[in-house]
Parts: sequence; structure tokens; C-alpha cells
Amino acid sequence: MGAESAKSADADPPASAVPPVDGPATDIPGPTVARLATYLHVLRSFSRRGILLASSGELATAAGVNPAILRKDLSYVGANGVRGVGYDVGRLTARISMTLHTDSIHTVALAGAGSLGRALLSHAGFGRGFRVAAMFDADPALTGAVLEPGGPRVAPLTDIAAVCAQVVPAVEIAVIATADDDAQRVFDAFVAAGVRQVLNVTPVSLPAESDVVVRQVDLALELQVLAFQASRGPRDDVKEAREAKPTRGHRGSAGHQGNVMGEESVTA
Amino acid sequence: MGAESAKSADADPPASAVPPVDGPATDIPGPTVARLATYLHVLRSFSRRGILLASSGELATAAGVNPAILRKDLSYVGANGVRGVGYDVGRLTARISMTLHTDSIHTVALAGAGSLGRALLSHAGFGRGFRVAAMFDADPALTGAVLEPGGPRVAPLTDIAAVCAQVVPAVEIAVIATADDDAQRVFDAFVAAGVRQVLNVTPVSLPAESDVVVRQVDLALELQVLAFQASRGPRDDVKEAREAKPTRGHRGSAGHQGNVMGEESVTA
DNA sequence: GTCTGTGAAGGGCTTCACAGCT
DNA sequence: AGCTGTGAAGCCCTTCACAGAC
Repeated sequence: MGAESAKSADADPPASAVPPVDGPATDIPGPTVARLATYLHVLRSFSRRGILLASSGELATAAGVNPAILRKDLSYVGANGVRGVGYDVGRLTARISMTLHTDSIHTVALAGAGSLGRALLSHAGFGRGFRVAAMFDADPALTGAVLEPGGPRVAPLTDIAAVCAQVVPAVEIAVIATADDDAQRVFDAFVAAGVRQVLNVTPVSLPAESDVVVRQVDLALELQVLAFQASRGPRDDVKEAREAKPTRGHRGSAGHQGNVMGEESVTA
Repeated sequence: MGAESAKSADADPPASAVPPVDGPATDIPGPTVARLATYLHVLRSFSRRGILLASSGELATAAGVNPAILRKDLSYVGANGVRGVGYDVGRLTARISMTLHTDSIHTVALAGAGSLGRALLSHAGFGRGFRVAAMFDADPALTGAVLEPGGPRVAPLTDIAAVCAQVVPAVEIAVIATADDDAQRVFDAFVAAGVRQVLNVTPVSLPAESDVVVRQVDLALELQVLAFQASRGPRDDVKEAREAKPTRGHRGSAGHQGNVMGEESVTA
């Protein structure tokens, strides 16, 4: 994986790179981007509850992170908290939304209309900034079906290229939720169709395409990691473990380094 | 983390046909554990194709990682590759399986029988080392239902404590796929019931309980991260949006880390 | 010669701690 | 006083490169 270090490669972007933006950071660390999305979720929750002002401590607690890193993360979006007071919920929400481009609608193509694909369709926030403009499935019986009111008709996997070419605006993100055996083919088809962001929920390891960002979410893998932890955890400190106040156990949050977050794949 | 070297953690699993353990693993980095699961998937795939021997390069390519890190990862499980040759697929599979405790059955409780919960049930490798021993849902209409042949009856969320107490062997892992508003309550109930490993697929940030390992998989978040990448990638140096030759140095985000990659294969 | 195993180097992210504003 | 913003330190993981085994 590891794309090579960006810095070495990008001597200097085309002159057009003069920050058209006022403050937002130019290069945000991957983990930070993921957390920003989390903060957005927390902020919306706060807003819903009528909270208009929040300190880094409060936000951090709600987001399950350290206050320090939250502040650092916010510094990337050109945070404007008020010292001695905290952050204006509405203002911060707007700031992060802008940075993450949550304010615009993103066009998505979904391959695989099985249980997982459908669950994604109805569950994973499609509609909150995302529009599923194309759907594909291997099952001929599903061809032409409309799985969501106002949604696209299901097309065969073999039609990915043709359908994607007609979608306007162009498909930005492809979601692969097909059977394992189809994942590679589907991926290739999407890449050929110009899609450069892919969310792969199959356990298939997709090849490191040069400039395609792939995020992989493998639920079976998550379970295995937990199973592993289950086998060793009880052994850790058999001392208290029972209701003891979390004095300092940073051990608890186990895989939080860089686990949940996906990654892109690239390897020339 | 634990200064403890819980090495002899479990000498209990039947040694079976696996050769004597020389250096199981003292303390495996989180990202490595996740990758090991990926390797397992790759190895099974190789085995299925009749490949009995593989070099680190071949495995790494299939797993989408760097050969160097693959070798380092394997060193944690007490790898026994043959220099100048490669790794014995069967032997390595056994080795990793043992390390990840994939050889034993893990008991799982699943909360939330909505589309996502059901998709998990049928899709995410339950059955391959995992047994769903309890299911819960907020919808009374589902109470008593059996969603999978041979599976457990669905119980109300309020019965988590009671049902979990009866499950034998005890529930090791809880999966939370409920509505957002129920996630926290359900989590608390599972923790109170003694569950110490939780997979949370809701976007709710669960508090860092002292000794509970929580892995969060948020698909909406993944989409947002990709949307962000989509907005910044194109501006890079790629003018021709149509048909890009991957010869060019890529410029994805510089590496992040820990990722989640595939394992298992089930969906035939 | 080939490929593994691993110490050493390198890089990025997190944590700390404090200066600075309100 | 309270809380933000941020340089600096620290840590962990990845990458490199080479010694060593076949």
C-alpha cells in the first residue's frame, strides 16, 4: 500500500494551485478526515439537542477521542473556536461540512443488490449528500428492478461501462457489494469507466491501481480481529476488570490507532 | 499496552496437527492482526487453486501490501518460510489460524435485525468460525422469529441481559446493528452482561469503556471520506478525466495505515 | 542465486504542555 | 480563570537493506 510519499512526487502543482480557498487546509491527514466526519455527526447530534456551544472536551468525549487531537484536527479546517469559551456548534458544523464537501451531492454507483447492497442503500447515509445514480447486479432476475422509490433501475454487471457513461453528473464513487468472484471484474469496469473512488465491502483485496482510492470494509475481518482480542484480552490484567474506574486504561480502546479507518491502495 | 507478556495465554487449544510452537506471539500490533486475517484469506484462495508454495512477493501482491511488511507480519506468528523458496501454504495457513484463534468457534450476539443486521448474518462470515447464539431487535413483531435455519430466536433488546446469561458458551462478541438511538443502551447492556468485544456498525460513538474492545465500522463515514478524496484528487494534476494511463506516478494520499482487508469467503 | 528474517532508519500521527486570547 | 491553537516530544508502524539459510 503506501502510496509513496506525496511530497517527493509533487514538486509543485500547476501554478493554478494558488489557494483559491481562504483557510481550509491543503493537506489533511487521512485519520483526521475520518474523524472530522465523526465530529460532524456529533455536532449534528448536539445541534438537535439545542446545544449551541461546546468545548473541545465535550466534543471529544462525545466523539470518543482525546481533546487534544480533536483540537488539532479542527485546526486543519481553520477552526475558529473562542478561547475560554469553546466552539460555536453551527459555525463549526459549517466549517467541517465545507472541508469535507458534505454540502454537495455526490454521485454513487452501487454494484451488488444482495442483502448487503440493499442494506447499504437504505442504511448507510445514502441521501445525506449521496445519490445512487446506478445500480448493478449479477442476477438477471433483478435487471430493470427499482429497489428504491426514485432510484435507478438495476442493470447487469456487464453494463457498468455503458451505464456509467450515461450518468450525469459522472459517477464519483463506486460501491462494490457483489459476490467475491465478481469483485475484481466489477472493480476493473468501474476504473475503466473513470471512477476513482471505490468502497469495497467484499473481502477481496483489490489491486493497487495507480490513482484509484480504495477503502475496504470487511466485516468478517473485523470479527476475526475481535475474536483474537477476545482470546487474549481476559489474560491481560486479571486484576480488577470489574467495574474499576477507568483510571487510565488506554488499553481499552484497543484498536484505535488506525484500524477502523480504511486506506487507499496504491503500489506501483 | 500491557507490559505483560501474555504469551502462554492459551496453551489449551488442541495442538492438533500443527507443529510445536516455538514463538507464538508476544504482542502483535493491531494493524498486523488485521493483515494476518487478510493473509489467511489469500492463503485459502491459493490453496483452492492448488498452489502449495508461495513467496512473500506473491502473497503480498495478492494481499495488496508490501512484501517487506508481509514478512514482518509473518515473523510475529513465528513464520517458518524456507529461504530461497517461500512459504508452505498449508503450514502458513495453520500457523496464522492458530495465532488468530480461527480454529475455534466464537460465540456472537447480534443486536438489530434490520436490513443491515440480516445482511451481516448471512454475509459476514458468520458460520465460519462464528456462531450467532443470540439475536435481539426492538421490533416486537420480530420477537420469537428465527431468521436463519438453526439460528436463535429474536428477543427484545430489553432481554439482552437475561438471554446472554443463558447462552453457553458465553457470548464473546456483540454486534450492534440497531437504530442509532438504541446503540448506547444496547452497548451498556452487553457490557453489563460481560461481553468485552463489540463490533459497532452504527455511527454512534461508543464511550471508551475500560476494558471493552470496540471496533466501529461506519459505512456512511467511509463514503464521506471517499467524497472528500473525490473532491481533492481530480484537482491534483490530472486534467484528462478520461482514460488515464497509470504509468504516471500516482499521488494518492500519502499512506495512512491500518486498514481492513478481506478475509473469508462465503458468498458463493 | 534466491528469498526469508530482522535490525535500523524513516515517517506520520498522537500526546503533551504551554503560550495566548477572552 | 477557562479554553483554544500549536510547536515539540514521543510512539508506533512502515520501509529499507542486508545478513543468513537453502
